[in-house]
Amino acid sequence: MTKTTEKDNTDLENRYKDTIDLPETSFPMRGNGPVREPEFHEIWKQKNTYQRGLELREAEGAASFVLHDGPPYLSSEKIHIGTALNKILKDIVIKYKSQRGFRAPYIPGYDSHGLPIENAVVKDIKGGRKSVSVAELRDKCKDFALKNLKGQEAKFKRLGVLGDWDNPYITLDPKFEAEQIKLFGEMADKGYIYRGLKTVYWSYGAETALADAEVEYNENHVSSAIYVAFPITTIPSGFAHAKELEGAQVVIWTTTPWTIPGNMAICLNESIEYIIASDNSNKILVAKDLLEQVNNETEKEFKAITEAFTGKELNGLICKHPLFDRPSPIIFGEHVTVDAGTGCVHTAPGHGQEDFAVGKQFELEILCPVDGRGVYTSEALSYSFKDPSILENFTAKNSSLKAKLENRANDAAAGALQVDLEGFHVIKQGNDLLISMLEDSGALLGLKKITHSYPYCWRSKTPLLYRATEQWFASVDDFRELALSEIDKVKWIPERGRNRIYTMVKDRGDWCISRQRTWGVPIPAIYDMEDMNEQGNPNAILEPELIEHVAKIFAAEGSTAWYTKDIKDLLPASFIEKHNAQGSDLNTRFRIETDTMDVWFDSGSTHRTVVAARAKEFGASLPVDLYLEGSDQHRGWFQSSLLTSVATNGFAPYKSVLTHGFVVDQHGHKMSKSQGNVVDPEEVIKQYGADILRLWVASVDYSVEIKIGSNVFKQLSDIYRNFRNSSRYMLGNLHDFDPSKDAVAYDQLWSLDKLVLHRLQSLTEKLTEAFDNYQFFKYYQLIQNFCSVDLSAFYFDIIKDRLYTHGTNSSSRRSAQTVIYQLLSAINRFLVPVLPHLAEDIYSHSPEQIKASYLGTEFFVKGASEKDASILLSNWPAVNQEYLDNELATNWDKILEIRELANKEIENLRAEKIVGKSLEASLKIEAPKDKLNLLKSVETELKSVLIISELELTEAPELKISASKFEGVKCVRCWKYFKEVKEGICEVCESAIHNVSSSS
RNA sequence: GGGUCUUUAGCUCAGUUGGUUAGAGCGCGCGCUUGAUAAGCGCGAGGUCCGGUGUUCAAGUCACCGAAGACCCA
Repeated sequence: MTKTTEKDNTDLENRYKDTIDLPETSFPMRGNGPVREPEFHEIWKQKNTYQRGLELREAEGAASFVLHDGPPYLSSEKIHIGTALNKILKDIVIKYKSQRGFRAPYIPGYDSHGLPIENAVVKDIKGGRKSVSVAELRDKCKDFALKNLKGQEAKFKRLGVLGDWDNPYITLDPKFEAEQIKLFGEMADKGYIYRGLKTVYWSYGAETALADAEVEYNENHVSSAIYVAFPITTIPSGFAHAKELEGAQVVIWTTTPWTIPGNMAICLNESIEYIIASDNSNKILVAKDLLEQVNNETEKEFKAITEAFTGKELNGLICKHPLFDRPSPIIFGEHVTVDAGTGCVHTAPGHGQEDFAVGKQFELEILCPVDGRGVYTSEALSYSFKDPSILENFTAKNSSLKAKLENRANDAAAGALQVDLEGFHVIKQGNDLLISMLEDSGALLGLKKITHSYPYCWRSKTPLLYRATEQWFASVDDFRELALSEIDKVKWIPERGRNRIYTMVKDRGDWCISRQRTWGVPIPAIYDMEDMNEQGNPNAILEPELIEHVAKIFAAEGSTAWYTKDIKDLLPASFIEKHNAQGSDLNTRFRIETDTMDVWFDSGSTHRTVVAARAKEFGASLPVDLYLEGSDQHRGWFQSSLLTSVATNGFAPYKSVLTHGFVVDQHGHKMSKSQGNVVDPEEVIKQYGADILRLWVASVDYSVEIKIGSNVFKQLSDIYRNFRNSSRYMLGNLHDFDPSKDAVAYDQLWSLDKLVLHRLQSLTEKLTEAFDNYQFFKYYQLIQNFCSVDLSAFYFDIIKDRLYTHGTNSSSRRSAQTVIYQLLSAINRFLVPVLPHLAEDIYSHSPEQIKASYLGTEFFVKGASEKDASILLSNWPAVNQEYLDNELATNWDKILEIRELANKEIENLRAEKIVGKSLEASLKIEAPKDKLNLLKSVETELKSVLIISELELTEAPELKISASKFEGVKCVRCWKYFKEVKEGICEVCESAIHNVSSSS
């Protein structure tokens, strides 16, 4: 045995260094996404990759796959992490479908009208909204929206999302508005649009209806809570306690005395128990469980004079309004409880949501004698005081009421003081005035100030009123059944989405589509001031010729024209003729509807305004393949789109709908600025790059809520680096491999190499299935496992010896390179949908002869030239059946179980400091016959697979593996150990060097 | 308060019709290597399967009750 010193070894090693084939590549170890990703965007822009992709697919005769983008709202120039997730999911789908051979366009959209933008703009107007004209306000809103569009667009592009960024759709686009008006007209034409009453939150301070989101609750609002007695006029026949009921009064409780003029009924609950009680002077009817409370609050001593009976028995009872000469019948509703009050609920259908609903049910008059300023109208009637001193007591405490009354006194006749409610403000004077009237009439049983939470206007900080107002509705009833049956034809992913939207559509009421707002698409109706309806309001005209005419104007000038043009210029000639308006002053006779449409109508009409209108660009028409949005859109966009589409087309606008959950923090809690747990996508990109954010999207099961926190980025970065380094290894080891010359035929490959090809096919199958089912997290798990376990820790480790030392042109090296080539070609393309920047980086650093080998093959879409070449134009790898060999794979699985056991044995030696690297070890495997035969079938490859220097195989009844230090000398070139070496190297190396020198 | 869901290792995910000691990758710990080197390899330690009760020979899995959380309503 030759003894060598360390120095000798180093000298020898240097001698052979040049004969080793080490990896060579310019592909950097670190991605540096924050800096380098925008460079790829520039390349894709220059190559016009998006358009070229569509063109080449079209030339191929590809079918279209249309994912129709749901428009994000333009309230901010920043984007939320949830929006980023949504856009990335869409982009993953589109990139994958495109690779699968579809023509997959992406036309991004933006939602630009509506309240939040209007409010944000008004906030910055110095003199308030009334200091500017409608047109000016709308222009400001438009500028605001477009500014935010630019901001969001930049962020979306930065994510690596490819699409038609030069031609997005925007709901404020005149063409969009015109199409929307036409769609609305079509619904009107079919009789689905009507005008009806609805109670809304009303701010008298801002003189406008409020959306729920604008309501604030004041915890310290003080109300006058009153008990009011309603005299009974009609007692139902056959009622057991008819006698006791005679002369009795039904007692209600309310905290809004000003609503008494609107009282139309008293609501009881059929199943609650009531009783009649007396305090000698009066008899009252209240809920049994509330009698004690009524006594406490009114400081009276009513005692029950009957046993309890259910509300149901009172059916037919009628009372009289305490102030006016009109009936107030008993009706029934489930919303009546014994939690507070008297169990008998004052019902003013014009002043409350439940009252409105129950009022409609019992066909009560919806009386709302209050105008937009919060002032009683003439419908509020008048009352004559018997005892003026009662009123004086109140005016003494309420100066505003006093002033108002004194103003009136001049007009009032002397003697009995008749007070006309018209002109009094409901809050400032109405409450006190009504209480005094009730006291005067003897109906006031009790009065108490209470402090409770009450809705307020977020801007004017005044208490809100409920007001029944005329609104525009779409009659869902008319097409509900069709909508429901269409829901069942759609593929909902996940399936539970179907139930969610189905119940909502089934149970919803008609769709209120009007808003008392400025920033939106106007409802194209005209009021004829000479044609009044029963309530004394002008009738609205909504007819095809008018709508068509208006649509033309909007298409040319935008919808602000509605407010800036003279009425006469908005009306078509046919309209003037039809309504006999020749010669009349059109500007006086007609008035425009000033309400705008609910923004959900804007976005809900995109199947018409975008998909149908731009069918050529989509290469397909309705229904589209996919809508993909957050789960909140079951109520929002999915539903509004469904309703308008079913109403006009008769079918759903989508074939399938994919929903994702909401992004929450790492603990599963909702993100909020005050909690400080908000993850900003921009920050993530700045620190890690868009690919990491995209990898996060691919890593999670987005069908439920999605957790994110700073902790996950470390893990994602590690995985990303693993992909990167695996790719770098492949690129480096292919530097001299030309597949056209050096590829080894399949049957000449080493068995191990065939195994890896088999595994690659199996991976391809699974990845394809995962993507087809939109289960990206499976892709993430699979590809991660493959890269780190099958490649890095196994295959790549084993073949280093062949690649580096067997000689450049050796068949064993070329065999491994052939497989690496297949791996790289596939993995490069697998990465495209999720990590497009990394994929392009890998492609662009691929050796020239490798890149050349891709052109004109299945690798790219047909017709892609060198000039086009981008990994984004690649095809998804197909499964090569020739490479599938299940028997081979099963056999290797068994062999690799032995490899694991061997590793444990070697690890024991390592722990005892007997060996370092596994090449210093010798293995003895005793195995039963079947296993032994299996091992022997790959005996020539076995030492390399185990990465050891010596192996002994013997037959034994039981499997036994023992490891020991191999006593030999190290070949300074291949680092394996041998019994002897010549000139420091082994025989294999000797011949490898010989081949190199002879071939060069 | 109602509807639709979620909860398995530090993280991201598997866990078949109930059936041995609940799996994977990453991370973590220890070691090796220095020819993938701001890399690579080996081994190992991690779990009250959200909690409770029940059904069963047997429950992560089925039933009921509850907790926490998410979205949409009221």
